Amino acid sequence: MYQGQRESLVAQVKPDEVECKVKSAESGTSPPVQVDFEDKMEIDMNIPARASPENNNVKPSSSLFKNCIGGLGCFSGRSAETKVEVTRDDDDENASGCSQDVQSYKQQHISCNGVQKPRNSSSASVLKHWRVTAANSKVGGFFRTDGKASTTKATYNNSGKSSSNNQQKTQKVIPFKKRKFFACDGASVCDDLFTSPNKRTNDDNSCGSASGTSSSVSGQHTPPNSRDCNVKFSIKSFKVPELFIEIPATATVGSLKRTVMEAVTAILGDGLHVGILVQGKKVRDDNKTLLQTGISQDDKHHGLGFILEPRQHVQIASSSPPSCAQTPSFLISRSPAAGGLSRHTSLKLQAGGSSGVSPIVSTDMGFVGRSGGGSGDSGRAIVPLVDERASVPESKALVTVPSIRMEAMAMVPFHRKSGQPELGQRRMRRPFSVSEVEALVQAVEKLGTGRWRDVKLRAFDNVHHRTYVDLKDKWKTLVHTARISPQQRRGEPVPQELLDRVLAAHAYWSQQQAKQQAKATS
DNA sequence: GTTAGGG
DNA sequence: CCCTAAC
Repeated sequence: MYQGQRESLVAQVKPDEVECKVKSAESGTSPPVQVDFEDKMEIDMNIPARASPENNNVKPSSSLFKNCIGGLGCFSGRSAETKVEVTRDDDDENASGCSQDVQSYKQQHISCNGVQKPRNSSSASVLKHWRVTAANSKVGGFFRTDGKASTTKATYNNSGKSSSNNQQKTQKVIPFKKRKFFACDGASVCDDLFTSPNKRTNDDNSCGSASGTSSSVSGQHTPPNSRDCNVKFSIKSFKVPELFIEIPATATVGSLKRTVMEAVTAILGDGLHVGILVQGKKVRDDNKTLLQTGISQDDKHHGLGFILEPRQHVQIASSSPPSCAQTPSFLISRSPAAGGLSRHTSLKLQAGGSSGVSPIVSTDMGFVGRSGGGSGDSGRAIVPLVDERASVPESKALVTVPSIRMEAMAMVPFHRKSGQPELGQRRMRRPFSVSEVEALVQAVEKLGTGRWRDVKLRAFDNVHHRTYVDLKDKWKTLVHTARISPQQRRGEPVPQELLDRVLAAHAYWSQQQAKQQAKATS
């Protein structure tokens, strides 16, 4: 207990909540607000026509997407129509990159309502509802284990220091950096695995659902004999799955922006992959070339579309009700504090674990280049979740073992238990989000710096990719970050307020530790 | 299994 | 993030 601790936290997500629904334009139900945050995004992708359809731009597009949304503005109220231009380009540039930083946090306050709107359309139709709850003007708005939203007000000694004007810089667009495959350290295994010259990291997108987002092709100019020509895609915009955001009316606009930003980032960073539609039909075979798929054909309007889909691998308890399986979601809140989720609270992610609510819920597992596998915690049923409605209407299976496993097996030469990381495989880098930092700081403030297991249990109990060692390491880097000048800091900017709390908590607990030692010595 | 600290 | 000594 020390000054900085906030023992009594205030829940204030109730009465004055403002709901902002964001839906893709295809939705039948009209959302209160529609968003088009990618109106101007263009992605020029030069892909050899022989490249596999889904090989080509899974990552770059999302990377770009992610980068573009860095400057998320405000709602425009227009529908987010996706436009894709396909043009010919002689460049032989490999547009594909490696694994982008995958922001993979799963926040408790982001959850999925899973409202579905079955449609006949062969293309995207199912909408995903993202629920984001921001307490007060905080970015994170984490819930404590007592289920209350936390209001954070630093009340440390150096309270005179006002450092909350970080909103401007937090909008910084982090440039995409080409990185090596973590999963393939020291070897070009990945390149061998994938037939395309284009690198990719996802192997889980061959059997996704057609849902949520879609794109349209605005034009194409491809010569008849385009064997060796590249197809240039210019994606004007992507539609995003529905976002369901809950935020107090007293929250600031900046807070709203950040909240949306975080939700979108979460979606794009980890929750989605890109699917490709040709004439309304989903292209599943990643190994097909564009030529084979017809993308590089001359016919002008073959109906090429890119869709953003949820990852089909959702970690759910095997006992999950069917409604869960039908829900093309991957973020499910267990928080009772997340009001309005009564219809969906049956979606229990974890079979085991504590009954308490923890601030961050994670469902993904994350090793680069693989779609399955939990890191850390074991013994949970991991059921791949597939929505095959669009492309395989005859499939009535709610939970199916996707056929992608075939492909995956073809690509992964070793027999490994799907779900277990390759031995010696380095874990994917997962930068801590501000929200995660917030949760960490809060937990450390309460528990101290020497009880990382408790910190983990308290704040990251359901985030399986964050081990207590990770948290300890993160704290280490946070302390370091807080001590260096802002100019020297890299990555997603951590609000100064948080860093101040880090220093304060660190100082306090260091002092406590010293006292303890002194006592033990004497 | 956890903690702590260097790599 | 990884590795590992120390507990």
